[in-house]
Amino acid sequence: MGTTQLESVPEPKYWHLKTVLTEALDSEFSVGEILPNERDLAARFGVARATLRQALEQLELEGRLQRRRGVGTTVAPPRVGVAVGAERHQWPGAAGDAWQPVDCASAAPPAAVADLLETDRDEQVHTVRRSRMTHGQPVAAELLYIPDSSVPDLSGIDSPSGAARARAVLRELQHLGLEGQDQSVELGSASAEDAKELDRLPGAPVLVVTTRYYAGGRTAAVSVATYRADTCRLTFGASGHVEIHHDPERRAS
Amino acid sequence: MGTTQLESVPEPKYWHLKTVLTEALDSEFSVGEILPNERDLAARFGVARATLRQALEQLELEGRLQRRRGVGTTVAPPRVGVAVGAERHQWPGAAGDAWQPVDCASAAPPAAVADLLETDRDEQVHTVRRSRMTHGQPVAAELLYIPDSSVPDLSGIDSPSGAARARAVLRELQHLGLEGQDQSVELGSASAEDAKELDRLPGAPVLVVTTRYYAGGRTAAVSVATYRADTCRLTFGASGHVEIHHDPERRAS
DNA sequence: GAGTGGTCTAGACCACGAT
DNA sequence: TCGTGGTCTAGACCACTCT
Repeated sequence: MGTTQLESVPEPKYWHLKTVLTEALDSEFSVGEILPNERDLAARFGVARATLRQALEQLELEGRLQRRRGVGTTVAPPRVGVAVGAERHQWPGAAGDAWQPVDCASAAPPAAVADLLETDRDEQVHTVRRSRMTHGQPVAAELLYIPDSSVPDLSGIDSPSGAARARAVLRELQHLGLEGQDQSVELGSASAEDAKELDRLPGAPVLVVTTRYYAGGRTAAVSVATYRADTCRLTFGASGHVEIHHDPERRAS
Repeated sequence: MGTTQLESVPEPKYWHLKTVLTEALDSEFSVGEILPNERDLAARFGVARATLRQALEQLELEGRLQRRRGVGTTVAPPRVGVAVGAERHQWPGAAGDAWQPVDCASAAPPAAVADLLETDRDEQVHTVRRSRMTHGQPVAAELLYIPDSSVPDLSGIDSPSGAARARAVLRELQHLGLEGQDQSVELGSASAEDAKELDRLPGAPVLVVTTRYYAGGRTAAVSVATYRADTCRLTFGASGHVEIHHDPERRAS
């Protein structure tokens, strides 16, 4: 059998489509431009709409496209870098952090969070909702879990629930001595509530950043922040170095 | 109109399916168990196979399931935490790091990397491939880009290409004084090469960790590491705190 | 060869945003 | 009301792994 078997591994159509579209995006389209609709594109490439959508989905996952129901598909701007790793460690709610308190309630946290806090599964903790904006767009939604033991003096405060109470809880937190923190990042999909806050559909891919705050030899608070995976690049602090990324003198892209 | 409009927002079928399956996984299945095949599952729930697959895809994205062609769908173990943030900064290839050199070549890096390195777009740099294993499974594939100027004494070494040369390049790197590093994490999809190394299909979701290494007042090396998003949770160093995660005395889950 | 997940088709209807 | 992307269907065939 002298047959050389090139192409014995035929590339899936949607994969090839993705390559072609990527090149087209690089050369023929500019940020914000809207693409032809899915039915036209599918016809142009001679594939079923579902196949085209498989390619578009991946491109959206990679942050190259943005699709909105009722509107169309547009070329996405480059991902924005959002600082996540704290160079100098500080409590959430400290002066100048990027978050805005939205609401506050008392509730039993998810089991995974209760384990981290070393509280009982059904023990209620302060649950603060915050949101983070960049360039006018929401980029992240956070749930902060704070056991009563971390803010003992709060009982004297009778703020109504809502943003005011959220601020009161955060203010109390600052009185604790922060000893350290650690973080983890994993892929998840947006819950219905997070999706609404992030202006995405439920199930949209998100980067879940879990932060443990240590004080008094234990875990004093836990934050679970979900970042839009399509638009965000999480940056972890330049260790002893200045950030030279957005210097207007260089970078002409 | 006094009609209360509950259920005016009908949940998509695949979303409901996902919820049902999640609960079933939590209560009725154990890690490693194989699920019924997709055709049977779809029939059991009274939906088309494509709809069921949409639910399974999300569950796989969330690390709850693992699907392998020709084999079946199994219940995935909890994600493994892999340390990414360096508590003490050190060059790649330093004693005791988690990576294994695979290969080395000279090539022009992607434009984005060339920008970080501040080299010309077509300048060739040493390109070292490494892979990272955990518990016998591949979790990450890395490409390390090192300009000639960062390893000036390498010319005296005539290692053949391959793992031996990769080790030689890394050895030379250690002579430079490391001044700092910064990292970023974003969502991507596996290239054909990465996919093979990670034992996944091309396009599989990955967490892309880009690390810049600073020495001599400039970027001396850039690493682009792709981690399997389905199986990995990236952890960023406990700042001044011991890791108490896998203490066998506690945690009976 | 049997059975699995992966790809693909050609339709249909729905929810949403703009007009 | 119209056009968009989102959901869903009922098939078909392919690539892969196991036996």
